[in-house]
Amino acid sequence: MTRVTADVTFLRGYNQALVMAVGRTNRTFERATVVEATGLTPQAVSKVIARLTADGLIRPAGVRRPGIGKPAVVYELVPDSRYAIGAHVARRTLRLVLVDLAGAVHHSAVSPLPRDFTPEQLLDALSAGIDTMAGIGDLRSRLTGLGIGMIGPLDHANGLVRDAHGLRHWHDVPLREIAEKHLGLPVHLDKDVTAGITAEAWRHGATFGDAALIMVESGIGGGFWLGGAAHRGAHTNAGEFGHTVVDLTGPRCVCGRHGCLEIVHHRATEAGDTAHAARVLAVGVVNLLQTLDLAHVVLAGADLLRHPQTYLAAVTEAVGADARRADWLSTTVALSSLGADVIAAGAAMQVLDQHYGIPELAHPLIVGS
Amino acid sequence: MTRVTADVTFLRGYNQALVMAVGRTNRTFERATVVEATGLTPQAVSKVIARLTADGLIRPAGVRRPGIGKPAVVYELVPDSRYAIGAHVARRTLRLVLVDLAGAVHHSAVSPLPRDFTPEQLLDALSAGIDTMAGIGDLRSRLTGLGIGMIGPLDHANGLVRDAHGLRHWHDVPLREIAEKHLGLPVHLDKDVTAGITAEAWRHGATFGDAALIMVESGIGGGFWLGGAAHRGAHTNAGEFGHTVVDLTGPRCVCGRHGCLEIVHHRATEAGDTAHAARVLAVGVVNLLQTLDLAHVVLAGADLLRHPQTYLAAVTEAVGADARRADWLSTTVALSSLGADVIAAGAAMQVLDQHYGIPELAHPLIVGS
DNA sequence: AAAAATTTAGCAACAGCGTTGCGTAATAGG
DNA sequence: CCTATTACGCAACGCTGTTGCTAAATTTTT
Repeated sequence: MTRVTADVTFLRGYNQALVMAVGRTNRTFERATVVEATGLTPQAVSKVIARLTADGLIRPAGVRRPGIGKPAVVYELVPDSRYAIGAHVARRTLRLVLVDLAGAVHHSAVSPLPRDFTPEQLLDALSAGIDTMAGIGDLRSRLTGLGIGMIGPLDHANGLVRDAHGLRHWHDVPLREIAEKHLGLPVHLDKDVTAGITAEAWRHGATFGDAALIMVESGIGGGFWLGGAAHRGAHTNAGEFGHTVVDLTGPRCVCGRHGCLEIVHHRATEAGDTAHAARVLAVGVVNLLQTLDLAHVVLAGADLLRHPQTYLAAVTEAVGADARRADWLSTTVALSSLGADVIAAGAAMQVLDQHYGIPELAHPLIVGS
Repeated sequence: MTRVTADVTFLRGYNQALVMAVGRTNRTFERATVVEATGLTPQAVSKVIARLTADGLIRPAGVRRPGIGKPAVVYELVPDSRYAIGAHVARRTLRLVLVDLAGAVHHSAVSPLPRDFTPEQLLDALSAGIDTMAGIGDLRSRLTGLGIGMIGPLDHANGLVRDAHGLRHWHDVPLREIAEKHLGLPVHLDKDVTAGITAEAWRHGATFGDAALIMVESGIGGGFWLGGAAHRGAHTNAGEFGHTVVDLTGPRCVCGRHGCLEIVHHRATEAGDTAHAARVLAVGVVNLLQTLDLAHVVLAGADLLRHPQTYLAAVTEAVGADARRADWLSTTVALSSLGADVIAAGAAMQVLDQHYGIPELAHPLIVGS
């Protein structure tokens, strides 16, 4: 994952990850493709390709005849060489997906969770679900780990659920630790929306710019992808986008403030005016664009996906009206291509990303004098 | 600055920058300090220190007797070994500051700019101001470059002023290029608020977490420091925080939307109700915290600094009221320690950061298939 | 059919990084 | 004066990507 010291083994991992990124983004590739994309010398790429091939992560897939000269060897990622399981833990349901190294979702399953479920009950449900999925093609040995996307607040760095909203038995539960022990798998814990935006970013490859995932589903949340990485904030609490005030004189929200986006949106929905609700959400989205200048907005969440076109139209219109001021201010608006799987799939991809993604150098905490 | 290929020379620059970060954050340091902070071996640190000493960036500063054993050599940064000049270009004024390698502001000077000044007029003013400052101690040879913090919109990557707000002669001006030619110095161009938050981050060192600089000065803007780097957004247009809607039924703003933070705040100020204006700003700040989960909020800008305590109190109170929900949600609120110099000083520090800061590995743009 | 041109692939030697092993210098305490 | 302790750095090493060059595979030309 993150490391501080920069030694030659970092170079190895970094450049290896670059090649994997090429493989994930392109169906096939060859040595020259990687050379152009990375700026490495052909010889260096050869060495990396040899290592990856030996590990079974990529494989030759024919040759390309360039017209004249020796044909180039074409490579491809081996999607089924590694898998990860992603879990989306919601208040009443557990969704599990199986994702391969290429980011494709192979299986998806939803099971109910007991009302006010305990950590133990969740672990049992996870355990059963994983056994079923991992048994499908005997891919236990190729399983990289389990990613959990969950409602917060939680502490991503320490794998701790601080206080899951609306669940009584979840105060300071060291979920990552106990899940790793219980399941015998590496576990990665993150906020649902953060996992979701990771899914979008991973599928789009390294060209994916700053982006937000807007989730409307028992509350309104936002997941952010900024500067090539997920943005979690200082306490893993970024994304409480639904609790930003858009109407100073609006109704009081559960959070105590007045006129939060969430309560205003909720009132419109209750009144049956989906179009108005969508326009309210769109105002919030444009607020985000003004603040963060995003390249992509992705819409998701069960409540939103009940009226996908209404929301898509309202947000697209609002974004367009605002960007009209300048032609260079382009922002794409789209519905999540993964639908309801987006959180679980993203959680799985976070696990794969830890192993095969581009490593970050964590700046050390410089000691004060 | 940013580079793609990760070869051994990257390691050299990276670890060297880590040592510089230690030197900038601590008044003095020794080999063991760096070892602890970076995880490098003592031998590796010795090599880096030898290089930096040869370059004159650090120097020995006595010894520390550990009681028993050979005394440790104490080092310190040589602040006057390198300088950078920072410029804050506003609508009517040009502020120039001289900043040394340690981040200290040595000289600060404000000069008026002609109404609706042209690029040529700005260049002349810059040229004159730089000559004066660089002549002070004959530090031309130690001058790293010029940083310009300016109102947007602009294109940071290409050093282009797209359309400076309220200035007629500034459409698609390649300011970085023409300034480099005219001044014979490396030039770095960035949005004012982004430069400002860089100043705060640089002075606080690597432990500075996610943060925002709130500027109230002929408009309301926000500069963001996220994940250890300045956040500029997809089109260098992040920070238009004043144009986020906080009152759906509010007055129409110049931007075309209704109830923007800026217009609501402006109305309160016009009415002479500074306390109310401060509370409106505070609502916007809490909106940012909900969205981004920041560790620090820094307040600045001429209009705000006319009533510093009023704003500081209002924002602190609002942030505290919101964070009351959870003890782990801590956010510091402070006035900028650099006062009116914050933008210019930050622009200068961006130049120093390009040379002596921790380098980022720019992920290559993976070619589509 | 043979030779030339072209493109790809990889072996071998190399430079530069941090690491490891170990010897040396400088101090305090016995 | 000797020893324990701490700091420092030379030398050899392993690993990275790079450079120089040879070999292989194919099309085009003779």
